[in-house]
Amino acid sequence: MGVTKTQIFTEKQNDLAQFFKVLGHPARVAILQYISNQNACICNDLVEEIGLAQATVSQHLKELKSIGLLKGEVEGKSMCYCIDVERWTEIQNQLNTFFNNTKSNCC
Amino acid sequence: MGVTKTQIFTEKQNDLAQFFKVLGHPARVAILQYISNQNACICNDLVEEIGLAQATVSQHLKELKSIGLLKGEVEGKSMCYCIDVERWTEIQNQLNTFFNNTKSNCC
DNA sequence: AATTAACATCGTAATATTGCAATATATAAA
DNA sequence: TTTATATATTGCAATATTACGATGTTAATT
Repeated sequence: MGVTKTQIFTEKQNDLAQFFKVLGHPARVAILQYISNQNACICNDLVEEIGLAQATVSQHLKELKSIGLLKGEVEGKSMCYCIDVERWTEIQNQLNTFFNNTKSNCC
Repeated sequence: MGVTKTQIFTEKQNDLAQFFKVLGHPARVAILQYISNQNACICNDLVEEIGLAQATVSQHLKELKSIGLLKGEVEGKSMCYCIDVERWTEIQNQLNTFFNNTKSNCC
């Protein structure tokens, strides 16, 4: 086992869970906050800043890219990673829709 | 390895990531939606409804309880699980604060 | 008291994730 | 063209997660 049975859930449920999952690691939270605080393209002070090996940071960046939260641009021999604000807002809205639609009281 | 290095992140970052992580599984999304739709205490049609084994559903419920999203009450020989709306809203607000504070454009 | 029903917990197998060293790749600088 | 720097990818070890059968536990029912 160890395999999530995605086939028994709806596409929306799987998508939602995927967004939550990608955000569900403190390194990825920290990376997003750091990039945001810089208010400018961050290349790789990130590795020093986060405190994980370069390979590990690169892997986390890849996951953030996988749901479109980050876009990267080549900047000389460095990479410039930025938050895709449009996508960011879109995902925030989807999560809020879920939160607002899933709020019943009974006890 | 396989161990998240929580000690190198702030408590807030770890907490945020933990919330996201718990919501990051389609079964848990589905459980929350089902409980919400019933508009009443759900005991266990849940197992039939979700399509996972009873033990597995119970495990997912435990994780949702771990961050306070669900409260359970004994109801005869059944359990009544409900969404804790206050906690639900509190977590929604925390996630929104994160989203709103982490939204910079640069490229 | 015995039986049944509804959960929870334990143990375990399969797979996923995290993290890193080593290595590959690409671009700027010398 | 060589060298240096920045980043991505690969391979692997350790741990976590998912899922489920088997087994406990508790409370209603007989």
